Amino acid sequence: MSIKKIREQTGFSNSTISRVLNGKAKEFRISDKTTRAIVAAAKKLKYRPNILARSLRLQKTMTIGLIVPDIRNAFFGELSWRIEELLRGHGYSTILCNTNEVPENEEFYLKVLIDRQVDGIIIAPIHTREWKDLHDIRRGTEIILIDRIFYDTDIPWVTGDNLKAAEALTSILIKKGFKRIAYLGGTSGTYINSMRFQGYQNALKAHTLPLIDDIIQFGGYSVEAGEAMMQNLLKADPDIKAVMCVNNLVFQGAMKVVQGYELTTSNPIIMGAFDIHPFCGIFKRPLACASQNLEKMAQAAVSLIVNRIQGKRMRKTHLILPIRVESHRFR
Amino acid sequence: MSIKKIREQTGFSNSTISRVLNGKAKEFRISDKTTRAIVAAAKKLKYRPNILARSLRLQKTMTIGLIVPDIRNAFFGELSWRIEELLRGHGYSTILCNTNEVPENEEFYLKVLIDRQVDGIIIAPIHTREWKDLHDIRRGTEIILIDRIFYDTDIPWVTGDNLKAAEALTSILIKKGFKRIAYLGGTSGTYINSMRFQGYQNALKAHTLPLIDDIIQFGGYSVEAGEAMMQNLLKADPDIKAVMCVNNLVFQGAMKVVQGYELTTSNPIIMGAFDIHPFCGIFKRPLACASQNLEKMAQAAVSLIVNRIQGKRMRKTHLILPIRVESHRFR
DNA sequence: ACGTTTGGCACAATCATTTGTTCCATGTTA
DNA sequence: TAACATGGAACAAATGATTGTGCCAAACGT
Repeated sequence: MSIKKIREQTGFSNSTISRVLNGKAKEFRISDKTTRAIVAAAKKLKYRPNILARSLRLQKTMTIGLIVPDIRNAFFGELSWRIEELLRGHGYSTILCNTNEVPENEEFYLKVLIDRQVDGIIIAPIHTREWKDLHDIRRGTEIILIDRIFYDTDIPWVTGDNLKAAEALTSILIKKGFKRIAYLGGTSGTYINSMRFQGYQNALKAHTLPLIDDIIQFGGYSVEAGEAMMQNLLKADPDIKAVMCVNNLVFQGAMKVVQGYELTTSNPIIMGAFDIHPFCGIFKRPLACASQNLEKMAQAAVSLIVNRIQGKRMRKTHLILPIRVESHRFR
Repeated sequence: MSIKKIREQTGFSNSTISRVLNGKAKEFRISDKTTRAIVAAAKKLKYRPNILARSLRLQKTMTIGLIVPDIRNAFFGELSWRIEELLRGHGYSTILCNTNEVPENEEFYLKVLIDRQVDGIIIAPIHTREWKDLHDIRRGTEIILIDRIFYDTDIPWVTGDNLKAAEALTSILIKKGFKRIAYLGGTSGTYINSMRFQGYQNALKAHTLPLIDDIIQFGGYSVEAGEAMMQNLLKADPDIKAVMCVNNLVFQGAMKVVQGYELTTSNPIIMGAFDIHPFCGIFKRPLACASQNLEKMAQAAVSLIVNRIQGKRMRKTHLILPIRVESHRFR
């Protein structure tokens, strides 16, 4: 009971107080004297509006749900950081959800968020398509896909041009003269892995290089997966000289193995990977790197969701952002 | 209007429906027939309770605010990840807030969270003590400090034994035979920096080594700060052989410089730092590392806040967790 | 036959706002 | 003087769920 307190102090009605405190005094022609009295009382009583009651009445919570696989992954860490900051600028709070690549968690969180009546959800999904449950539980809530997207969906999304970037990244290694380029991939069937592997294949094809099954693996997106894949790879081909990693975590795992391996064999291995920009500065070794512009990606997602919530129809609701590809310390 | 829908379908009153749906049918001796009818109607209509209305009535939101400096910092990234996961297990959602080391952001977020009537706040504060505003804006909301704490406060907290860990870490370097050990510190006056620097000093004193001002710096907690401090250090003492870094970010910045420097001078520098465990696997070089147990820290914070919310008074409300100190690849 | 217990459920207040409608004075015009 | 406009603010409904109290009938006991 809080507007009530002001009512008891000033004698004015709920409606008048509410209007004054929401800056609608002029609009409802409330006298200056009244306005001043209410504002003074509010200040004296340290009045703070009850957000729950307001949200209940207004049918909006000024809250956005953010569902990512794992915030410990630096990629999603930075993405989440940017999204949270931008949303705050629009007056929204962010509820954070880590699915840990478990589809059941994703469904659980979607339900929770929608039950909480968030105004919108930004999600890097595990599901690879619009499963039917989604429409059952989503009740008018705005949803934006980020990074990982569905095809043939009306749900707006923003992602990077993974296909082209993977092709460019692979081409860098090819142009260095390598003919056997290993691919350490993520979970088979996922959007990111499909795109990047397709780009890898395209590059090989463009240079009339064969696809070699022995040096291609799809082990998942984690550091552990990267470690295991790299170990397998070295068993399959102890002489491998160039390796493409599907993401930063796989790269980290692979690097653990590679750095140890190089100490014993003096067989330098050159690596290419996505989103390993932080490592390019810290490792003094040749690296090829595809760096997504997370600032742009976050901006696009936030702008999409904020506009949709406000009911504005946007011209472009499906965005593919360019990815910068570059090499470091190549001789 | 949603219980209303069930009322229209079944003819039973709000209260009966609410009780059935909250599993209180037995307690209020509602007949099985009625119970079944209501449950069936709820299922048919895909009833979902309105969390806002419930929170308004119950005066609790099942929401916790988490305020950290920057989730991009792997330390807070993992900490946040663990806290979110544990809170979810208790039925809470987590609102994420990054202060970016700006005190005004901290005050802003505290207000926002309290206005949103979160049930509790877990915060790694920028402020170094209980400033008086805090009590004005906090209105009975439970607060737990994590990692960075205040002295002389009734607010519960959990942190690591930074003093002892810094001392042990420095001692490792001393026992390696180094007499000049640089200290690259965080923001002067902050809790973490004070503790760790004190530990560093204690170790020197215990081995009757002098404090050398030229090789001690307090530049802040970021990668950029680490880079700058390391560059300054190399100017001040091009022959430095052992460096202590106050945290993982400073370590990363320093490493950028060190790795380049070593290529040109073949002067190996040994590094010690806090919370660089992920790097210990990936760099094949000697490192001394103080690794905080984030699982324990997150568990403690969550257990503290959940219990406080439930009104339980705990035996220990101020926890100092041990920190594991170890060296990697030392000869 | 009359009072008491118990099963089974409805009523209405409450949580704190926002907002469409209404109402009552003045002041103005015909 | 009656009709009308306008300023200024109150009334009450609506947002959905929870819960203390109260009511009615049937069963039970004496």
